[in-house]
Amino acid sequence: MATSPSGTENSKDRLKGVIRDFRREQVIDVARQLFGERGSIDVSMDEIASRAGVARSTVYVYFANRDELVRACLESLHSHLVAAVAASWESEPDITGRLRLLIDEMLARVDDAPAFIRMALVTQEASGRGGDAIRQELATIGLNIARLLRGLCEEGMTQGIFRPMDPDLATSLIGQQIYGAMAVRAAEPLPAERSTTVGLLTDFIVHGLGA
Amino acid sequence: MATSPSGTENSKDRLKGVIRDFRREQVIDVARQLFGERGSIDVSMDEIASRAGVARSTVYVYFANRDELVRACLESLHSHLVAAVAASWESEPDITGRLRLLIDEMLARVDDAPAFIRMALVTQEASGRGGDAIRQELATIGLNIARLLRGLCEEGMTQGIFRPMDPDLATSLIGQQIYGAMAVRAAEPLPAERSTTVGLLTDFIVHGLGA
DNA sequence: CGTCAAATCGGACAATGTGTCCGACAGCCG
DNA sequence: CGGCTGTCGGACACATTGTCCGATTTGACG
Repeated sequence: MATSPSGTENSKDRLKGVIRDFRREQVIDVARQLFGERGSIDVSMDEIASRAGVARSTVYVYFANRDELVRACLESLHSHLVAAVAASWESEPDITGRLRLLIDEMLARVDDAPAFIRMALVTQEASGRGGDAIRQELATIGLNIARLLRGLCEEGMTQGIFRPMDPDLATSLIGQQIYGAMAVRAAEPLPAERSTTVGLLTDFIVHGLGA
Repeated sequence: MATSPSGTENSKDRLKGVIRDFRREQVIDVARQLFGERGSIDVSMDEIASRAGVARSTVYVYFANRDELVRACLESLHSHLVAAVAASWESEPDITGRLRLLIDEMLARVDDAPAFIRMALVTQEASGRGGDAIRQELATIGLNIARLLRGLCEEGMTQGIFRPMDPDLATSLIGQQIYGAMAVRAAEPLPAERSTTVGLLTDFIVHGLGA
Protein backbone atom coordinates (compact mmCIF):
# COMPACT_ATOMS: atom_id res chain seq x y z
CA MET A 1 0.00 0.00 0.00
CA ALA A 2 3.01 2.27 0.41
CA THR A 3 4.68 1.43 -2.88
CA SER A 4 3.16 4.28 -4.86
CA PRO A 5 1.61 7.70 -4.31
CA SER A 6 -1.92 7.26 -3.02
CA GLY A 7 -3.30 9.73 -5.54
CA THR A 8 -2.11 7.77 -8.54
CA GLU A 9 -3.14 4.51 -6.99
CA ASN A 10 -6.66 5.74 -6.38
CA SER A 11 -7.03 6.96 -9.90
CA LYS A 12 -5.76 3.70 -11.27
CA ASP A 13 -8.06 1.73 -9.08
CA ARG A 14 -10.97 3.88 -10.07
CA LEU A 15 -10.19 3.33 -13.72
CA LYS A 16 -10.04 -0.37 -13.13
CA GLY A 17 -13.36 -0.17 -11.36
CA VAL A 18 -14.90 1.69 -14.27
CA ILE A 19 -13.59 -0.85 -16.74
CA ARG A 20 -14.86 -3.65 -14.62
CA ASP A 21 -18.30 -2.08 -14.34
CA PHE A 22 -18.36 -1.50 -18.06
CA ARG A 23 -17.57 -5.12 -18.83
CA ARG A 24 -20.05 -6.27 -16.26
CA GLU A 25 -22.81 -4.21 -17.80
CA GLN A 26 -21.84 -5.48 -21.21
CA VAL A 27 -22.53 -8.99 -20.03
CA ILE A 28 -25.65 -7.95 -18.14
CA ASP A 29 -27.08 -6.27 -21.21
CA VAL A 30 -26.55 -9.33 -23.36
CA ALA A 31 -27.96 -11.60 -20.68
CA ARG A 32 -30.99 -9.37 -20.17
CA GLN A 33 -31.76 -9.44 -23.84
CA LEU A 34 -31.39 -13.19 -24.15
CA PHE A 35 -33.34 -13.82 -20.96
CA GLY A 36 -36.00 -11.42 -22.17
CA GLU A 37 -36.42 -13.38 -25.35
CA ARG A 38 -36.21 -16.93 -24.15
CA GLY A 39 -36.37 -16.93 -20.38
CA SER A 40 -33.45 -17.69 -18.18
CA ILE A 41 -33.49 -21.47 -18.15
CA ASP A 42 -32.99 -21.86 -21.86
CA VAL A 43 -29.97 -19.63 -22.15
CA SER A 44 -26.63 -21.20 -21.31
CA MET A 45 -23.66 -19.37 -19.90
CA ASP A 46 -21.87 -20.41 -23.05
CA GLU A 47 -24.27 -18.49 -25.23
CA ILE A 48 -24.23 -15.40 -23.05
CA ALA A 49 -20.46 -15.38 -23.02
CA SER A 50 -20.03 -15.80 -26.74
CA ARG A 51 -22.69 -13.21 -27.53
CA ALA A 52 -20.98 -10.80 -25.19
CA GLY A 53 -17.71 -11.60 -26.89
CA VAL A 54 -15.94 -12.98 -23.85
CA ALA A 55 -14.86 -16.42 -22.75
CA ARG A 56 -17.16 -18.39 -20.52
CA SER A 57 -14.54 -18.49 -17.82
CA THR A 58 -14.35 -14.72 -17.90
CA VAL A 59 -18.03 -14.41 -17.09
CA TYR A 60 -17.29 -16.27 -13.90
CA VAL A 61 -14.77 -13.61 -13.04
CA TYR A 62 -17.56 -11.04 -12.94
CA PHE A 63 -20.35 -13.19 -11.58
CA ALA A 64 -19.88 -15.92 -9.04
CA ASN A 65 -22.44 -18.11 -10.77
CA ARG A 66 -25.52 -18.13 -12.93
CA ASP A 67 -27.80 -16.91 -10.15
CA GLU A 68 -25.62 -13.91 -9.51
CA LEU A 69 -25.89 -12.97 -13.14
CA VAL A 70 -29.65 -13.32 -13.10
CA ARG A 71 -29.75 -11.26 -9.92
CA ALA A 72 -27.73 -8.53 -11.57
CA CYS A 73 -30.13 -8.51 -14.50
CA LEU A 74 -33.10 -8.13 -12.18
CA GLU A 75 -31.34 -5.34 -10.37
CA SER A 76 -30.72 -3.60 -13.65
CA LEU A 77 -34.35 -3.98 -14.69
CA HIS A 78 -35.46 -2.62 -11.36
CA SER A 79 -33.23 0.40 -11.47
CA HIS A 80 -34.51 1.24 -14.93
CA LEU A 81 -38.04 1.03 -13.59
CA VAL A 82 -37.27 3.25 -10.65
CA ALA A 83 -35.59 5.80 -12.85
CA ALA A 84 -38.49 5.88 -15.27
CA VAL A 85 -41.04 6.28 -12.50
CA ALA A 86 -39.05 8.94 -10.71
CA ALA A 87 -38.74 10.93 -13.91
CA SER A 88 -42.44 11.69 -14.13
CA TRP A 89 -43.56 11.18 -10.54
CA GLU A 90 -43.44 14.78 -9.40
CA SER A 91 -45.14 16.13 -12.47
CA GLU A 92 -48.15 13.95 -11.77
CA PRO A 93 -49.80 15.12 -8.58
CA ASP A 94 -52.98 13.10 -9.02
CA ILE A 95 -53.13 9.86 -7.04
CA THR A 96 -54.92 7.88 -9.68
CA GLY A 97 -52.54 9.34 -12.24
CA ARG A 98 -49.56 8.16 -10.26
CA LEU A 99 -51.02 4.71 -9.90
CA ARG A 100 -51.53 4.67 -13.64
CA LEU A 101 -47.97 5.83 -14.13
CA LEU A 102 -46.53 3.12 -11.95
CA ILE A 103 -48.57 0.40 -13.61
CA ASP A 104 -47.61 1.67 -17.01
CA GLU A 105 -43.92 1.51 -16.26
CA MET A 106 -44.19 -1.95 -14.79
CA LEU A 107 -46.01 -3.25 -17.83
CA ALA A 108 -43.43 -1.52 -19.98
CA ARG A 109 -40.79 -3.69 -18.30
CA VAL A 110 -42.88 -6.71 -19.23
CA ASP A 111 -43.04 -5.62 -22.85
CA ASP A 112 -39.31 -5.19 -22.74
CA ALA A 113 -38.43 -8.66 -21.56
CA PRO A 114 -41.52 -10.86 -21.37
CA ALA A 115 -39.78 -14.19 -20.98
CA PHE A 116 -37.53 -12.85 -18.29
CA ILE A 117 -40.42 -11.37 -16.34
CA ARG A 118 -42.24 -14.64 -16.60
CA MET A 119 -39.27 -16.28 -14.98
CA ALA A 120 -38.71 -13.55 -12.46
CA LEU A 121 -42.27 -13.62 -11.22
CA VAL A 122 -41.84 -17.25 -10.41
CA THR A 123 -38.23 -17.75 -9.65
CA GLN A 124 -39.44 -17.76 -6.16
CA GLU A 125 -39.57 -21.27 -7.47
CA ALA A 126 -36.25 -23.00 -6.97
CA SER A 127 -36.81 -22.69 -3.24
CA GLY A 128 -34.54 -25.59 -2.57
CA ARG A 129 -30.98 -25.55 -3.82
CA GLY A 130 -29.79 -22.34 -5.44
CA GLY A 131 -31.86 -19.33 -6.29
CA ASP A 132 -31.32 -17.66 -2.96
CA ALA A 133 -29.71 -14.63 -4.52
CA ILE A 134 -32.54 -14.30 -7.00
CA ARG A 135 -35.25 -14.57 -4.42
CA GLN A 136 -33.43 -12.06 -2.29
CA GLU A 137 -33.34 -9.59 -5.15
CA LEU A 138 -36.99 -10.14 -5.98
CA ALA A 139 -37.91 -9.56 -2.37
CA THR A 140 -36.02 -6.30 -2.37
CA ILE A 141 -37.72 -5.17 -5.55
CA GLY A 142 -41.10 -6.21 -4.27
CA LEU A 143 -40.58 -4.33 -1.05
CA ASN A 144 -39.58 -1.21 -2.88
CA ILE A 145 -42.63 -1.25 -5.10
CA ALA A 146 -44.83 -2.03 -2.15
CA ARG A 147 -43.45 1.07 -0.49
CA LEU A 148 -44.54 3.18 -3.43
CA LEU A 149 -47.95 1.57 -3.51
CA ARG A 150 -48.47 1.99 0.19
CA GLY A 151 -47.74 5.69 0.01
CA LEU A 152 -50.23 5.94 -2.80
CA CYS A 153 -52.90 4.12 -0.82
CA GLU A 154 -52.46 6.23 2.27
CA GLU A 155 -52.62 9.46 0.35
CA GLY A 156 -55.63 8.19 -1.57
CA MET A 157 -57.44 7.51 1.67
CA THR A 158 -56.47 10.86 3.12
CA GLN A 159 -57.84 12.57 0.06
CA GLY A 160 -61.01 10.55 0.32
CA ILE A 161 -60.48 8.97 -3.10
CA PHE A 162 -60.15 5.51 -1.60
CA ARG A 163 -62.37 4.14 1.09
CA PRO A 164 -60.83 3.67 4.54
CA MET A 165 -59.03 0.37 4.75
CA ASP A 166 -55.96 -1.21 6.25
CA PRO A 167 -53.23 0.29 4.04
CA ASP A 168 -51.20 -2.90 4.12
CA LEU A 169 -54.16 -4.85 2.86
CA ALA A 170 -54.85 -2.32 0.13
CA THR A 171 -51.21 -2.40 -0.90
CA SER A 172 -51.23 -6.15 -1.05
CA LEU A 173 -54.42 -6.30 -3.10
CA ILE A 174 -53.22 -3.77 -5.63
CA GLY A 175 -49.86 -5.50 -5.77
CA GLN A 176 -51.51 -8.82 -6.47
CA GLN A 177 -53.60 -7.33 -9.23
CA ILE A 178 -50.57 -5.78 -10.90
CA TYR A 179 -48.61 -8.99 -10.41
CA GLY A 180 -51.34 -10.96 -12.13
CA ALA A 181 -51.58 -8.46 -14.93
CA MET A 182 -47.83 -8.62 -15.50
CA ALA A 183 -47.77 -12.37 -15.52
CA VAL A 184 -50.67 -12.61 -17.92
CA ARG A 185 -49.21 -9.98 -20.20
CA ALA A 186 -45.83 -11.70 -20.13
CA ALA A 187 -47.47 -14.88 -21.35
CA GLU A 188 -49.52 -13.18 -24.04
CA PRO A 189 -48.09 -13.62 -27.54
CA LEU A 190 -49.63 -10.34 -28.72
CA PRO A 191 -50.45 -8.19 -25.71
CA ALA A 192 -52.98 -5.42 -26.16
CA GLU A 193 -51.97 -1.79 -26.45
CA ARG A 194 -50.36 -0.91 -23.16
CA SER A 195 -52.16 2.37 -22.51
CA THR A 196 -55.53 0.66 -22.94
CA THR A 197 -54.62 -2.09 -20.53
CA VAL A 198 -53.29 0.36 -17.99
CA GLY A 199 -56.48 2.38 -18.10
CA LEU A 200 -58.75 -0.60 -17.63
CA LEU A 201 -56.59 -1.98 -14.87
CA THR A 202 -56.50 1.27 -12.93
CA ASP A 203 -60.23 1.63 -13.28
CA PHE A 204 -60.81 -1.85 -11.99
CA ILE A 205 -58.56 -1.33 -9.01
CA VAL A 206 -60.42 1.81 -8.06
CA HIS A 207 -63.97 0.74 -8.77
CA GLY A 208 -64.04 -3.03 -8.72
CA LEU A 209 -66.68 -4.98 -10.49
CA GLY A 210 -69.71 -3.93 -8.44
CA ALA A 211 -72.62 -1.91 -9.82
CA MET B 1 -55.59 -62.15 -31.81
CA ALA B 2 -57.40 -65.45 -32.31
CA THR B 3 -55.39 -67.39 -29.76
CA SER B 4 -57.74 -66.81 -26.84
CA PRO B 5 -61.43 -66.01 -26.20
CA SER B 6 -61.98 -62.32 -26.70
CA GLY B 7 -63.90 -62.04 -23.43
CA THR B 8 -60.99 -63.22 -21.36
CA GLU B 9 -58.57 -61.10 -23.30
CA ASN B 10 -60.61 -57.95 -22.71
CA SER B 11 -60.83 -58.58 -19.01
CA LYS B 12 -57.14 -59.19 -18.84
CA ASP B 13 -56.42 -56.04 -20.76
CA ARG B 14 -58.69 -54.03 -18.55
CA LEU B 15 -56.95 -55.37 -15.48
CA LYS B 16 -53.64 -54.40 -16.96
CA GLY B 17 -55.03 -50.96 -17.61
CA VAL B 18 -56.16 -50.65 -14.02
CA ILE B 19 -52.80 -51.75 -12.72
CA ARG B 20 -51.07 -49.35 -15.02
CA ASP B 21 -53.27 -46.49 -13.85
CA PHE B 22 -52.66 -47.42 -10.28
CA ARG B 23 -48.90 -47.39 -10.68
CA ARG B 24 -49.07 -44.17 -12.62
CA GLU B 25 -51.01 -42.48 -9.86
CA GLN B 26 -48.60 -43.85 -7.32
CA VAL B 27 -45.81 -42.00 -9.06
CA ILE B 28 -47.94 -38.92 -9.63
CA ASP B 29 -48.81 -38.72 -5.95
CA VAL B 30 -45.19 -38.89 -4.91
CA ALA B 31 -44.18 -36.36 -7.51
CA ARG B 32 -46.99 -34.00 -6.54
CA GLN B 33 -45.92 -34.12 -2.95
CA LEU B 34 -42.25 -33.52 -3.71
CA PHE B 35 -43.06 -30.80 -6.22
CA GLY B 36 -45.41 -29.25 -3.71
CA GLU B 37 -42.65 -29.05 -1.15
CA ARG B 38 -39.69 -28.02 -3.23
CA GLY B 39 -40.90 -27.02 -6.65
CA SER B 40 -40.33 -29.06 -9.74
CA ILE B 41 -36.83 -27.96 -10.70
CA ASP B 42 -35.19 -29.16 -7.54
CA VAL B 43 -36.60 -32.65 -7.59
CA SER B 44 -34.78 -35.16 -9.74
CA MET B 45 -36.36 -38.11 -11.47
CA ASP B 46 -34.06 -40.23 -9.35
CA GLU B 47 -35.61 -38.98 -6.16
CA ILE B 48 -39.17 -39.35 -7.38
CA ALA B 49 -38.49 -42.87 -8.51
CA SER B 50 -36.83 -44.00 -5.32
CA ARG B 51 -39.50 -42.37 -3.16
CA ALA B 52 -42.15 -44.10 -5.20
CA GLY B 53 -40.26 -47.34 -4.77
CA VAL B 54 -39.61 -47.96 -8.45
CA ALA B 55 -36.57 -47.81 -10.67
CA ARG B 56 -35.88 -44.64 -12.54
CA SER B 57 -36.12 -46.46 -15.81
CA THR B 58 -39.59 -47.66 -14.85
CA VAL B 59 -40.82 -44.11 -14.43
CA TYR B 60 -39.96 -43.60 -18.07
CA VAL B 61 -42.24 -46.47 -18.93
CA TYR B 62 -45.17 -44.52 -17.56
CA PHE B 63 -44.14 -41.02 -18.55
CA ALA B 64 -42.32 -40.15 -21.72
CA ASN B 65 -40.21 -37.56 -19.93
CA ARG B 66 -40.07 -35.16 -17.04
CA ASP B 67 -42.50 -32.72 -18.62
CA GLU B 68 -45.10 -35.41 -19.09
CA LEU B 69 -44.89 -36.22 -15.42
CA VAL B 70 -45.27 -32.59 -14.45
CA ARG B 71 -48.19 -32.32 -16.84
CA ALA B 72 -49.85 -35.31 -15.23
CA CYS B 73 -49.41 -33.73 -11.81
CA LEU B 74 -51.03 -30.53 -12.98
CA GLU B 75 -53.86 -32.48 -14.49
CA SER B 76 -54.35 -34.27 -11.21
CA LEU B 77 -54.36 -31.02 -9.28
CA HIS B 78 -56.86 -29.55 -11.68
CA SER B 79 -59.23 -32.46 -11.51
CA HIS B 80 -59.18 -32.29 -7.73
CA LEU B 81 -60.05 -28.61 -7.97
CA VAL B 82 -62.88 -29.22 -10.37
CA ALA B 83 -64.29 -31.98 -8.22
CA ALA B 84 -64.15 -29.84 -5.10
CA VAL B 85 -65.84 -26.91 -6.80
CA ALA B 86 -68.51 -29.05 -8.40
CA ALA B 87 -69.34 -30.60 -5.06
CA SER B 88 -70.65 -27.38 -3.57
CA TRP B 89 -71.46 -25.33 -6.66
CA GLU B 90 -75.17 -26.11 -6.88
CA SER B 91 -75.81 -25.60 -3.21
CA GLU B 92 -74.51 -22.05 -3.47
CA PRO B 93 -76.90 -20.05 -5.64
CA ASP B 94 -75.44 -16.66 -4.76
CA ILE B 95 -73.05 -15.21 -7.33
CA THR B 96 -70.71 -13.66 -4.82
CA GLY B 97 -70.86 -16.86 -2.84
CA ARG B 98 -69.84 -18.87 -5.85
CA LEU B 99 -66.99 -16.53 -6.57
CA ARG B 100 -65.88 -16.93 -2.99
CA LEU B 101 -66.18 -20.68 -3.32
CA LEU B 102 -64.05 -20.81 -6.43
CA ILE B 103 -61.38 -18.58 -4.95
CA ASP B 104 -61.35 -20.62 -1.78
CA GLU B 105 -60.76 -23.85 -3.64
CA MET B 106 -58.01 -22.35 -5.74
CA LEU B 107 -56.21 -21.04 -2.72
CA ALA B 108 -56.69 -24.40 -1.08
CA ARG B 109 -54.70 -25.90 -3.96
CA VAL B 110 -51.98 -23.39 -3.21
CA ASP B 111 -51.91 -24.38 0.43
CA ASP B 112 -51.66 -27.96 -0.68
CA ALA B 113 -48.61 -27.59 -2.88
CA PRO B 114 -47.21 -24.08 -2.68
CA ALA B 115 -43.90 -24.70 -4.38
CA PHE B 116 -45.55 -26.55 -7.20
CA ILE B 117 -48.10 -23.81 -7.78
CA ARG B 118 -45.31 -21.28 -7.81
CA MET B 119 -43.69 -23.24 -10.58
CA ALA B 120 -46.91 -23.93 -12.41
CA LEU B 121 -47.88 -20.29 -12.52
CA VAL B 122 -44.66 -19.58 -14.31
CA THR B 123 -43.71 -22.69 -16.19
CA GLN B 124 -44.82 -20.70 -19.09
CA GLU B 125 -41.17 -19.99 -18.58
CA ALA B 126 -39.10 -22.52 -20.45
CA SER B 127 -40.66 -21.16 -23.62
CA GLY B 128 -37.80 -22.40 -25.68
CA ARG B 129 -36.90 -26.05 -25.57
CA GLY B 130 -39.27 -28.39 -23.78
CA GLY B 131 -42.19 -27.39 -21.61
CA ASP B 132 -44.70 -27.57 -24.41
CA ALA B 133 -46.73 -30.24 -22.70
CA ILE B 134 -46.79 -28.24 -19.49
CA ARG B 135 -47.81 -25.03 -21.13
CA GLN B 136 -50.49 -26.89 -23.01
CA GLU B 137 -51.89 -28.28 -19.79
CA LEU B 138 -51.77 -24.91 -18.06
CA ALA B 139 -53.59 -23.35 -20.97
CA THR B 140 -56.31 -25.96 -20.72
CA ILE B 141 -56.68 -25.41 -17.00
CA GLY B 142 -56.71 -21.67 -17.43
CA LEU B 143 -59.36 -21.88 -20.09
CA ASN B 144 -61.53 -24.05 -17.94
CA ILE B 145 -61.35 -21.71 -14.99
CA ALA B 146 -61.92 -18.73 -17.25
CA ARG B 147 -65.10 -20.44 -18.43
CA LEU B 148 -66.36 -20.66 -14.88
CA LEU B 149 -65.44 -17.05 -14.16
CA ARG B 150 -67.04 -15.81 -17.32
CA GLY B 151 -70.32 -17.48 -16.48
CA LEU B 152 -70.15 -15.89 -13.07
CA CYS B 153 -69.52 -12.45 -14.54
CA GLU B 154 -72.35 -12.68 -17.00
CA GLU B 155 -74.81 -13.81 -14.40
CA GLY B 156 -73.62 -11.12 -12.04
CA MET B 157 -74.27 -8.48 -14.63
CA THR B 158 -77.68 -9.90 -15.46
CA GLN B 159 -78.59 -9.79 -11.79
CA GLY B 160 -77.33 -6.24 -11.56
CA ILE B 161 -74.73 -7.14 -8.96
CA PHE B 162 -71.89 -6.21 -11.29
CA ARG B 163 -71.83 -3.12 -13.43
CA PRO B 164 -72.17 -3.62 -17.18
CA MET B 165 -68.82 -4.40 -18.73
CA ASP B 166 -67.25 -6.50 -21.42
CA PRO B 167 -67.49 -9.95 -19.85
CA ASP B 168 -64.17 -11.01 -21.30
CA LEU B 169 -62.50 -8.05 -19.72
CA ALA B 170 -64.15 -8.71 -16.39
CA THR B 171 -63.11 -12.35 -16.56
CA SER B 172 -59.56 -11.38 -17.31
CA LEU B 173 -59.38 -8.86 -14.50
CA ILE B 174 -60.74 -11.26 -11.92
CA GLY B 175 -58.47 -13.95 -13.24
CA GLN B 176 -55.46 -11.73 -12.88
CA GLN B 177 -56.40 -10.82 -9.35
CA ILE B 178 -56.79 -14.45 -8.35
CA TYR B 179 -53.58 -15.33 -10.17
CA GLY B 180 -51.71 -12.68 -8.23
CA ALA B 181 -53.23 -13.78 -4.97
CA MET B 182 -52.23 -17.37 -5.62
CA ALA B 183 -48.70 -16.46 -6.53
CA VAL B 184 -48.27 -14.27 -3.49
CA ARG B 185 -49.78 -16.86 -1.21
CA ALA B 186 -47.58 -19.55 -2.71
CA ALA B 187 -44.52 -17.48 -1.87
CA GLU B 188 -45.66 -16.66 1.65
CA PRO B 189 -43.93 -18.71 4.35
CA LEU B 190 -46.90 -18.42 6.67
CA PRO B 191 -49.97 -17.47 4.68
CA ALA B 192 -52.90 -15.93 6.54
CA GLU B 193 -56.02 -17.90 7.38
CA ARG B 194 -57.55 -18.85 4.08
CA SER B 195 -61.14 -17.87 4.82
CA THR B 196 -60.04 -14.37 5.81
CA THR B 197 -58.03 -13.93 2.66
CA VAL B 198 -60.86 -15.22 0.51
CA GLY B 199 -63.29 -12.79 2.08
CA LEU B 200 -61.07 -9.77 1.61
CA LEU B 201 -60.23 -10.77 -1.92
CA THR B 202 -63.82 -11.25 -2.95
CA ASP B 203 -64.75 -7.93 -1.41
CA PHE B 204 -61.98 -6.16 -3.27
CA ILE B 205 -62.98 -7.69 -6.58
CA VAL B 206 -66.53 -6.54 -6.13
CA HIS B 207 -65.98 -3.11 -4.65
CA GLY B 208 -62.47 -2.06 -5.60
CA LEU B 209 -60.60 0.51 -3.62
CA GLY B 210 -62.74 3.55 -4.34
CA ALA B 211 -64.74 5.41 -1.70
C1' DC C 1 -45.14 -77.43 -10.06
C1' DG C 2 -42.89 -75.75 -14.29
C1' DT C 3 -43.09 -72.52 -18.14
C1' DC C 4 -43.60 -68.37 -20.40
C1' DA C 5 -44.30 -63.49 -21.08
C1' DA C 6 -44.59 -59.14 -19.33
C1' DA C 7 -43.06 -55.91 -16.08
C1' DT C 8 -39.45 -54.26 -13.50
C1' DC C 9 -34.81 -53.61 -12.16
C1' DG C 10 -30.30 -51.71 -12.25
C1' DG C 11 -26.70 -50.01 -14.34
C1' DA C 12 -24.10 -48.29 -18.55
C1' DC C 13 -24.31 -44.82 -21.85
C1' DA C 14 -24.37 -40.24 -24.54
C1' DA C 15 -25.54 -35.61 -24.26
C1' DT C 16 -25.84 -31.30 -22.04
C1' DG C 17 -24.79 -27.70 -18.80
C1' DT C 18 -22.47 -25.83 -14.53
C1' DG C 19 -18.62 -24.42 -11.98
C1' DT C 20 -13.47 -24.90 -11.22
C1' DC C 21 -8.93 -24.71 -12.54
C1' DC C 22 -4.76 -23.81 -14.93
C1' DG C 23 -1.33 -22.86 -18.52
C1' DA C 24 -0.81 -19.60 -22.34
C1' DC C 25 -0.83 -15.11 -23.96
C1' DA C 26 -1.36 -10.12 -24.83
C1' DG C 27 -1.13 -5.39 -23.18
C1' DC C 28 0.43 -2.08 -20.00
C1' DC C 29 3.34 0.10 -16.40
C1' DG C 30 7.44 0.79 -14.19
C1' DC D 1 12.96 -5.50 -20.86
C1' DG D 2 10.33 -7.92 -17.09
C1' DG D 3 6.59 -8.55 -14.36
C1' DC D 4 1.51 -7.93 -13.44
C1' DT D 5 -3.16 -8.31 -14.72
C1' DG D 6 -6.96 -9.72 -17.21
C1' DT D 7 -8.48 -12.64 -20.64
C1' DC D 8 -8.61 -16.83 -23.18
C1' DG D 9 -9.63 -21.51 -24.15
C1' DG D 10 -9.88 -25.82 -22.98
C1' DA D 11 -9.76 -29.78 -19.59
C1' DC D 12 -11.89 -31.45 -15.68
C1' DA D 13 -15.39 -33.22 -12.16
C1' DC D 14 -20.01 -33.32 -11.27
C1' DA D 15 -25.02 -33.61 -11.86
C1' DT D 16 -29.10 -34.60 -14.53
C1' DT D 17 -31.89 -36.28 -18.37
C1' DG D 18 -33.28 -39.69 -21.48
C1' DT D 19 -32.08 -44.24 -23.83
C1' DC D 20 -30.99 -48.87 -23.92
C1' DC D 21 -30.42 -53.62 -22.74
C1' DG D 22 -29.53 -57.81 -20.25
C1' DA D 23 -30.85 -59.91 -15.85
C1' DT D 24 -34.38 -60.78 -12.61
C1' DT D 25 -38.84 -60.95 -10.60
C1' DT D 26 -43.79 -61.69 -10.81
C1' DG D 27 -47.87 -63.82 -11.75
C1' DA D 28 -50.99 -66.25 -14.83
C1' DC D 29 -51.81 -70.51 -17.00
C1' DG D 30 -51.36 -75.25 -18.32
